[in-house]
Amino acid sequence: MNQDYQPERIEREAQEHWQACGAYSAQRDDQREKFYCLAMFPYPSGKLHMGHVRNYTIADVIARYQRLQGKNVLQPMGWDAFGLPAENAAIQNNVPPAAWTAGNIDDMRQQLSRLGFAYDWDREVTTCEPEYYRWEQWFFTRLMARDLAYKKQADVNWCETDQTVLANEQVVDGKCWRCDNPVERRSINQWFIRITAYAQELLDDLDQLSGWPEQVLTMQRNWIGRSEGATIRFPRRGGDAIEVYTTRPDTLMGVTYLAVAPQHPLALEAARDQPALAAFIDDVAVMKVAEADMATMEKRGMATGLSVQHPLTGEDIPVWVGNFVLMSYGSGAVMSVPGHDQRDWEFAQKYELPIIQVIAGSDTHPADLSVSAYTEKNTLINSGAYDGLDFTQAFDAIVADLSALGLGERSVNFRLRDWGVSRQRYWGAPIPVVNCDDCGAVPVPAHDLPVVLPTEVAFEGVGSPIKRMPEFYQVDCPRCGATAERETDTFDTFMESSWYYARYTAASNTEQMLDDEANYWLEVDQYVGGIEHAILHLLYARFFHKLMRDEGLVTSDEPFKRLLTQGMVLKDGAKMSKSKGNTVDPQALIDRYGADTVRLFSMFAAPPEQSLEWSDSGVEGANRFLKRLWRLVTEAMVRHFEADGAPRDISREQQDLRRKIHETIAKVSDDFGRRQTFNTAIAAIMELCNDISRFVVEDSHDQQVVDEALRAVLLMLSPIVPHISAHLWAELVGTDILLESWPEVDESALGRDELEIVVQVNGKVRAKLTIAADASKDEIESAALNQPNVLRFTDGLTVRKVIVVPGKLVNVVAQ
RNA sequence: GCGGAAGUGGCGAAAUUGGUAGACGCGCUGGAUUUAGGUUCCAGUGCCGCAAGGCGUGAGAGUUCGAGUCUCUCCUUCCGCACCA
Repeated sequence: MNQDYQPERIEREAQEHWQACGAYSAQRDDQREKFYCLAMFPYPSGKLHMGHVRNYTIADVIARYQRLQGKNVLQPMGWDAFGLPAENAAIQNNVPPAAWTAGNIDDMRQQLSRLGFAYDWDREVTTCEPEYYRWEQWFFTRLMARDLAYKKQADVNWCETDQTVLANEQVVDGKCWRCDNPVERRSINQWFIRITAYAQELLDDLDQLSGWPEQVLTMQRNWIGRSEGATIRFPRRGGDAIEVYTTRPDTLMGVTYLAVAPQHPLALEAARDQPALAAFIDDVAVMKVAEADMATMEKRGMATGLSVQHPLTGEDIPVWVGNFVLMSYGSGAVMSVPGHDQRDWEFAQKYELPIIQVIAGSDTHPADLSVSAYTEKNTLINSGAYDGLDFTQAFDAIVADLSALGLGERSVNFRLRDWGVSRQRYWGAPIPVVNCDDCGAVPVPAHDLPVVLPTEVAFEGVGSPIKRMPEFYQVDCPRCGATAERETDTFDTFMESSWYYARYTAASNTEQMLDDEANYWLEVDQYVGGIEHAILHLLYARFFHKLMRDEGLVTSDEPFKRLLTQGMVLKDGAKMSKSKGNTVDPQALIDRYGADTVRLFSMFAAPPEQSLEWSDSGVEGANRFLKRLWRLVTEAMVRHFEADGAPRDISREQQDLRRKIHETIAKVSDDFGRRQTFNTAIAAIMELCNDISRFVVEDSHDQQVVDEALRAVLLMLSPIVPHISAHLWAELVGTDILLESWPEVDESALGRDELEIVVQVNGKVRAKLTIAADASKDEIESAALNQPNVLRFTDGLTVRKVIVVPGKLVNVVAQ
């Protein structure tokens, strides 16, 4: 114990010890409270980046803290191993996606081990292995049986040159990233899961999630987007009525046109004898399917020459085709009220369509339709019998009249759309369906699962190789035995990440998807991951959990009790990424400073939910602190004072240090457990260390207090820097720190005789005053008023009021 | 475009319930140790000012004895938008 801090050696020793005693292997234990701590599993892209290090350090700190609280902790790790990057890498490096992925997993597993994360590796799951995705395939067949999975036409990005479907990411400025040709929409038949059947429950159950950040709950609520409005049918002479949904039926008398999607049957019908319209429809099909592009593109339209009738007045309403109306959302048609909807107003201005005001302006919000639409809710005008009604009255009256005519009714609408899970890609889990001419889409029977994805493939990049492999897709129909074709589409990779958290509880079960263990460990007590997953991944996982519940696989309603959404890692103000060339390789830092330094810096530089600005000198600072800690403990151990055994009054200095120790324990406990602000916890521990350094040790009593301080410091730091803490603890105390508990606050050490009170005059600090802790309000007030500087600043003024905040401050209001 | 965040010293940040703005760390300045560099230790460090004091939390208004914190308007940056994961 006379050496310098050598992180590489002590980290290796600590990790070998943990591995030898199976320290992090989790077993069911009904005597202790369980704690399931989970970080979002990584996509095995190659090497660990700083975002991973941050994510997994946060989760590991929480897991280790809970362990010190005496909980039975499960912290597993796995690999979200299917996805697009493996296909791209396969083309670039001429290596099959399976081999590329497996190599990356081995590298990244090694890197995670080097960081000392307390994982139960026995439960590792890898989603591209048939042992994993077979259960996903089986579960999908269960959803088919329950009519929760179905097929319908849906748009994809299509590159005509490459004859392939493109992901949104592969469309750059509306063009194919490989061949630069304009991308068009194409409608193909795809599998969907009915998430909309659970929309209301997904919305309602957000109220149970008190451990989630409010901003994530809000984003999910808005995404689900429940609205109450009306479905209204506009009859058409010699044809089917056109149905629309609106949240503003009160503006029905202001409708001046209808807009339908380019693929709407009415649009296609009109285009048959109108070449200009047909050309327009073709023209607007050249665009990406992403919503952001839809919302920001130029709104274009063309009249169809057809019209429908207003459901209440019978007046003719012209029908337009609009590139902003989507066939796949709702009914593919919208009613347009340019007087009271801004987008309709802009469209009407552009194409010189009539704008009618049917809602009155108010004093606070005057209406001027020559400038913009008036979108407030208010009293109706120009609406015949409905004039003078307010929003609610008009809504009710108009819906009642429509209903009497059979032309409409009150209805609830969700923005949420069903989940399209078909991908026309190779590197994913095969959809377990056989298409038979006679029987239709037939699920692959359980005893024939898994449908294994061939891994020995010639991968050319354009089109999926299994679509060219008859040995894969030529099969007999499982129902009638006739020659049939297997689905060659694969699942969206969100499928795998929607239930992996549950599979960790039964990772080695080859007979069932989940077993009893799921209900012991679930729900996940703490989930940690990037804010970028706030909507999609977390919503799909919540949905999948409810599907599993309704299949009888789990008993809980929600998968994740508490959620921590961590911020990004930035360098020079921008997200670290290969494309920006501003990445920092964590491995190089670990090699230079050790895992503990890297862990400490990631936790100290910013609170977990904020973005973290990278700083090389900040890493050195973290390393410097650990070196100082090392010296603090080793120096304390070489001092020897004979215990004289004589009872003695505690000195003022000892009392101050003990108060600091226990104030720090109280603060750090709150920061770890409730606030999850590890940066301020570390700052508080650093302050305590600074006090320990300054404390002069002269006898065994002093030594005892320092010993108490150092033990508290090592225990509190051990979740963050587990290796150095374990090493120094073993040297100082002689036991294994893993067997210890979180330190307790000694309330009796917290007392103070005197307090410092700030004295303000008119809100500005003019004096500070030290006064007995038990001084009365009157005593504090008179002491404050008699401070020389207070007298000076109130000279010539009248004291109007004195505000005394006990223990904190006095504000003298003088004029 | 829509939805959600964030903006505080030279830098990362702290201020938890409306009550001392800048804890802790980085950097910098001066000093000690060292052959030197590095390391380590001590002191200082928001801005202006000799000082007293004044000013200061993206901009502007408001509420309050008191606002980084609450309200309104605006600006900037970041995240998500359903086929990146």
